[in-house]
Amino acid sequence: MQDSEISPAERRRLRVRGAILDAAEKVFAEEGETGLSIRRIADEIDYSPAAIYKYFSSKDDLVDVLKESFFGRLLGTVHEIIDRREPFSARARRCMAGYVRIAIEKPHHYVAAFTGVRADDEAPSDAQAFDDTNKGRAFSVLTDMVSEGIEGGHFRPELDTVNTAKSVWASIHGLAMMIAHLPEFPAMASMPGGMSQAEFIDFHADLIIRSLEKPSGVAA
Amino acid sequence: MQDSEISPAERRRLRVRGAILDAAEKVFAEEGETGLSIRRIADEIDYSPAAIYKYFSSKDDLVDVLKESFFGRLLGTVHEIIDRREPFSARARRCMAGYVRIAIEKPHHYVAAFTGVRADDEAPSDAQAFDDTNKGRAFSVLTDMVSEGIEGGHFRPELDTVNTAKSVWASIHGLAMMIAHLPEFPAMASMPGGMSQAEFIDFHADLIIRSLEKPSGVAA
DNA sequence: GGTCGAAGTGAACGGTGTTCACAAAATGAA
DNA sequence: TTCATTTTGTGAACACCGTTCACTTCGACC
Repeated sequence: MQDSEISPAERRRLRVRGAILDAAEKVFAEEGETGLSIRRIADEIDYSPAAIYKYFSSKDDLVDVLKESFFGRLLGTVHEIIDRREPFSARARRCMAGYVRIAIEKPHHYVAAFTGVRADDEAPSDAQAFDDTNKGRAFSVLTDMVSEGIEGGHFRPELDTVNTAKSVWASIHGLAMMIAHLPEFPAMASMPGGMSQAEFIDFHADLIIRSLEKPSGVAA
Repeated sequence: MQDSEISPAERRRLRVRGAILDAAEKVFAEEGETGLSIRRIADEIDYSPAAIYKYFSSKDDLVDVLKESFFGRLLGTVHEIIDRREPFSARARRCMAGYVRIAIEKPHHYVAAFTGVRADDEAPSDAQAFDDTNKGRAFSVLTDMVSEGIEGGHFRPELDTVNTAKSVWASIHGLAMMIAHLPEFPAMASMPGGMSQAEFIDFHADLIIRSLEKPSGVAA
């Protein structure tokens, strides 16, 4: 890993590429994928629109990089949480709640990261390729957590790890999506208990965990 | 409600409007919102693009009608299920699983119905306006189900109805979204148990219900 | 100094949603 | 019926979009 390998030209190229991504990131965070245009990025960094294509093969390509790096940051934060020295259940709850919190901090990113409707023609997608994705890595964090819960005696032993992890992910993902792009969702419970958004996220995480726990609170 | 109120002119207008919607529906189901264009619709029904604007104020307006009617059909099916004479738990499971099944039958519709990222400027949205939506009605079906479960002694009595319903909806919604637009999701569990998609949906619904049930299976 | 590839550009192509002045047709009143 | 008014439909245009391509400019290397 000696950086003397990097020539000035390459450094310059990386800098311009970075500038493009920074500009794109800024617009994307504020206005989402529809508000982001090649011409807008070009304006922002004083280049011509065509120049962008020397660095990215298409707008989709560029946006993919944005999504992937966002999910990388999300993954990093979840990792931080889950690596703490804490009782299992506290970590599990914090991990789920943290995922939602970060997801809704940049709703455009999160929604976009999931919003390409499955094209029917494309194959069920290579499992190996998925594992190399930040999304795939996020999922494996989840499976690890579930299997730890099962082996640690917190969760019901008859649960299948992978399917359970999928279900948990779906539930968490659902909450993130709801908050991120259903305007009415946060306000829907204003009348009775007056639960804050943060409290509700914890409530949701608790319900998920409870669905996995043994009927009685006996841990090994 | 006498239809003699409707003049021939109005009938004609409704027919053209219907033709526009039908054409739009067809394209939308196959190619989603990106594949749908005003010019494409106009071609399909042999009108000029500008003519569409005599019937809909914008493309968004038109698409909103499409989404709303899709959600109406989804709501209808859920109603059918939940109105059956069956034990509560069976209805609850079938209701959730049915929701997911219909949602993923038309992935483009379902995703689009939820995919406008919340604009920060718009108010937390009028609760009354939401209740008049098919989405709002779907949610009230859910709250009814939850409160029936609580009052019937199937669910834990300390649960708050509205917040619980929100959590349940989020979990179901999450699964529908995952299947609808994460290509890798269905294949992710191929290795071990070999669970089919239908089985997995039931599995997910069961987990949700379990999170609400009393620790021991005692029903009043 | 000359060469060669990379970086950057302006103009264009085909596409989009939308508007607007205008023509045609249907409607209602005299 | 005739005339005026409203509704329905149109073609051309505007401003935007992603993308391509011939072209110039520039930096590095022999």
